[in-house]
Amino acid sequence: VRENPTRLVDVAARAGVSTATVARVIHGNGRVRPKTRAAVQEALDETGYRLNALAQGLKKRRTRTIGHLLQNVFPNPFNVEVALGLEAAAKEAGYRVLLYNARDEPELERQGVEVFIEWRVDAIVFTPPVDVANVDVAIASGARVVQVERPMHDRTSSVVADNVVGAAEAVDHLVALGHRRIGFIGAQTSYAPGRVANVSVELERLAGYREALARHGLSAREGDVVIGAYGSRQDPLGLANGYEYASRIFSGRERPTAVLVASDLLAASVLQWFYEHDLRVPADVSVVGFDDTLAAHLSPPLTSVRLPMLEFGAHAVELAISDSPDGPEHRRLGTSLVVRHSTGQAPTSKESRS
Amino acid sequence: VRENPTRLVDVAARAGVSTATVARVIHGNGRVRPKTRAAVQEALDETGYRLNALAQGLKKRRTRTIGHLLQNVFPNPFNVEVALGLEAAAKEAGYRVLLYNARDEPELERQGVEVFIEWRVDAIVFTPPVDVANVDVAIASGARVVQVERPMHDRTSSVVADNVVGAAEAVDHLVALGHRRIGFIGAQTSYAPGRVANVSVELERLAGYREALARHGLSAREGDVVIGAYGSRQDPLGLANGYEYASRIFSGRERPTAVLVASDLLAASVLQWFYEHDLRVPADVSVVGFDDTLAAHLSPPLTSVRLPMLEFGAHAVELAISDSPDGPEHRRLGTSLVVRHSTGQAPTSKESRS
DNA sequence: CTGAAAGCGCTAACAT
DNA sequence: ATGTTAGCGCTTTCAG
Repeated sequence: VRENPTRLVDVAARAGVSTATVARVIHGNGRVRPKTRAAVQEALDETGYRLNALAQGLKKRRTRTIGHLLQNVFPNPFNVEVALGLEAAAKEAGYRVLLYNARDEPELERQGVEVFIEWRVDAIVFTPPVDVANVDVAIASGARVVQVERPMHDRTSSVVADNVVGAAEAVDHLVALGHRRIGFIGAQTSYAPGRVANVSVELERLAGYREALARHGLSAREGDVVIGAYGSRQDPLGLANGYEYASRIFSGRERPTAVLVASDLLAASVLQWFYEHDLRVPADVSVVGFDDTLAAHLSPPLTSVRLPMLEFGAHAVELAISDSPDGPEHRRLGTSLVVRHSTGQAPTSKESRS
Repeated sequence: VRENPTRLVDVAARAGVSTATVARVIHGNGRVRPKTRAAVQEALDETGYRLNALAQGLKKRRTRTIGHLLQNVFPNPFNVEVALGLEAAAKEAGYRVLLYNARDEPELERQGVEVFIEWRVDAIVFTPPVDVANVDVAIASGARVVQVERPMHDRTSSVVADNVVGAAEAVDHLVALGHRRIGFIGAQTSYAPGRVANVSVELERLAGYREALARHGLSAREGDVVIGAYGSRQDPLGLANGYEYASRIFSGRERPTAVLVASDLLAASVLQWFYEHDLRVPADVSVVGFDDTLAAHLSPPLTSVRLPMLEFGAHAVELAISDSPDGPEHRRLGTSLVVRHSTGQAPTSKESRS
């Protein structure tokens, strides 16, 4: 049983003024005589008064809180970073963040939205949405809604990355290093059939890859592209699969000299296959990842297409709290290629093979 | 401007009953005639009524909310997983989680505590605390307080890992594989001098390492142990340093055949040094990490001392919401060695060197 | 410049 | 079995 915290009336009594005056001092609005102000301030300090945000929210009908619904939070560091960026930006703007991890389950996502509504959050951010119906519920509640990374419809503001350009730049980089035969490894999520967005992030990356190859007068060979299916409950992101996908593309004598992998997570397991089969990176094969999450920690440090994850969060907050008079706003953020040690000149022959 | 959501009185009016009856239906307490219940339920459905948690919390003086203050959330996945475990367990128990990332800054941590108090959270969890003064503020607020991973005093409940035993088991594993000369690489955080806990997690791991060596009749050579300092703002966890530490220990001809590294993050950069200098793992040198965060993604997949991170969160929730009549409770969780491919038989001679 | 007071939406004790 | 009602602590309009 906790003792009752000090209330406004307690402070008022102590300072010999009314609650209205104390409120004016706390919020720095309205005119208060310096003398009175000082007295109130003293009472405030002595009592260690803390505003009751519940009462305030009830009265003002605004909570300065953002509900952040996120998916797949582990093991993919991507969404985690978005969450951090969002939290930082929200803090900056004087907002709090209520987090709810929906783990890609539409049902959990619905519960999350309901909790947020009950707490009367000012805005709800989906990173990303799983079931479009839940987005509609959020909208209907009157909260501002933002969809991040993979919007399911355009009735709310959204912020996405330019995956096509990002992938294309990675290919440009490899081509500039002399690579002519470049593979692609990606995987698609498919959790809730029929409810998932029809355009996946990975397919956009594949499109950028093809586009860039074409631009350079190259094209992907049939067998050099693997789009696997992300996986089981155990291994929801199918990260172990990169190992197998690599073996499909790189087992033969004739093989690409480079590969673009649609996420660092997948790239990590691709590197494991190379390590085990004694293919040196980048001497024998160059590798580019995507997301720049694990990249810096891998051996060798991975060249990766960086997504501005913290900025995702910052933009989401902006969109969530600005009272834009005009409709929803859609923002597309650029990526940047971070060159590390996993990419190098294409081998001129096979002499580098041990 | 959002329209007013339906209130209890609206539902009551629609169903032709009082608010008390509606409340009874919602909460399933008190007796209500089936017929009345049905009418109320219908009104509830038609209006899409949502409880106002602010009003409820104001009245009940409980919010069923846990404030979770965490540090260092990136790039160390450890705390993130604790946060996930905590969130999951809280959800299970019908609690929400308010997150605040204090980034190891005492000042931010203080702000976080204040926000939590304003929101009248029922409990505050520190993962881990940075400034003991903030823990005291939290306690003074009347909230239940739990310290995770590195408690700064024992006036609150806490949950920690058995780092000593964990490190010792790792050494046992290496010794069983024939290793006799085993190095240790660790690093200490030191952000807020004078305020930080005096016993760091890494030092406990070092102690376990020494203890186990001694038990096997071995001892650490002077030059085989490196305790670096975690770093700069840029690189707060000093992860890049593992690369340099490895070079210190492994550059000479005479070197250990195995190394225990006090975190996966650090181990990742140790592996980078080995990769670059063509030392094969585990043929030339065995490596054991700690935390089991990045371990599965590295090349080769790293043997690592797993901390039960999700359970940390679950225990924190238990301690946070149980109304224990007796004082604070301190829980120490066991670790488990996850053997992957970075550890193997000690090389019998140097023939494996390329 | 300051105070009085209505009410935000819900709960729970008490009355019927 | 159901209704009435007094607050929970704050904000804010309106009076003075």
